[in-house]
Amino acid sequence: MTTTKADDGYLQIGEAAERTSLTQRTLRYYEEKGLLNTPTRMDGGFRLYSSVDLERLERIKELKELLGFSLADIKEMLDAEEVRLQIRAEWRKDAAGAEKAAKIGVVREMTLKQLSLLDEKMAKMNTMREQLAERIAKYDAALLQWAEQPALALS
Amino acid sequence: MTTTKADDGYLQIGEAAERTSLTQRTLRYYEEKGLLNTPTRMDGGFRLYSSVDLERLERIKELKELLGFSLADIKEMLDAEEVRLQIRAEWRKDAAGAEKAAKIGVVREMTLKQLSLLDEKMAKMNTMREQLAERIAKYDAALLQWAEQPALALS
DNA sequence: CCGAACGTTGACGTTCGCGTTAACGTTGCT
DNA sequence: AGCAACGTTAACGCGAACGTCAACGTTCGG
Repeated sequence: MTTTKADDGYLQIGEAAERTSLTQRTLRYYEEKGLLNTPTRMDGGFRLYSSVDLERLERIKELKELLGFSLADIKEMLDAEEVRLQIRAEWRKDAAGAEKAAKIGVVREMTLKQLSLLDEKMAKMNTMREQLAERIAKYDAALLQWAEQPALALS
Repeated sequence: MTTTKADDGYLQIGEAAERTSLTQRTLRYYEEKGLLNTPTRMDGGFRLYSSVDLERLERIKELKELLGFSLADIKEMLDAEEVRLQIRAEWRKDAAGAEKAAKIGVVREMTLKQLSLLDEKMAKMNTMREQLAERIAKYDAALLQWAEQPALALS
């Protein structure tokens, strides 16, 4: 008995779901929506998820929960990354330079767009943060004043 | 002719929708969901939105689009703020100190929770940002190398 | 006083992101 | 060969967050 079966670091849907804290339904749904390239299957049709797939799922979770993007948005971004990986793969396959440079340019642009989008969000979040911090400071001040001088009306 | 009608800085739903870039349906929906206190009405029943209402709507938009909160979440937060304003209003109405201090404590806690939530998100966004920046740097490097020495295969 | 523009309340429709169930096939162990 | 555990597709269901009529009232300028 070597590794018994297709136990090559590949997980089937149940395990994959547990590891990612997603449901099986969600995994199938993401696949259906094109967020995952249809994973490899066992002979019987059982899905097999690679570590790459799991990482991808984690990315999706982050983009969704963290940034509140729709699955459609996320698909776009991931597709962009797909191109990125394709480029890396082709990197030394031939040498038709200009074409690759163009592709890189495209991906660079998409990445830049994502980055500026992120920066925008972070900036706004920062002003929100400041407002919240300000408030807390006020509460603290008020509470302190009370604790030290119970019967103070105005000032 | 002074200001012709109820044109006191109050807008009716059409204008309010335009200014906030929301739809009339959305405004009514938010009201229905308790995110807006039912706005003042004209005699005929037409809704009138004050500048305060508009600010509130902007807040809602930010919380929704920026942080991806559900309307239910947002309602909670805004209700907390409502308490905040009530406190300010009651501030010098009587002097039953301890009770107010308790209320402030509650609001302070909610604010703290929001703040830590924000911080968490910002931290994660920051690591995402770094990853993106890293990639762009790589692209730039690759493109530069190409521009300067077109026929370079490996290194 | 009339009509166009604007508003009101239902009520049903739609999209997204899954949950749930049904009916059935696969795998693995004994 | 049998059977429990696990998987598959298909289909319907659901709550959120509105969109979209329909039928009717209001405002206001001429």
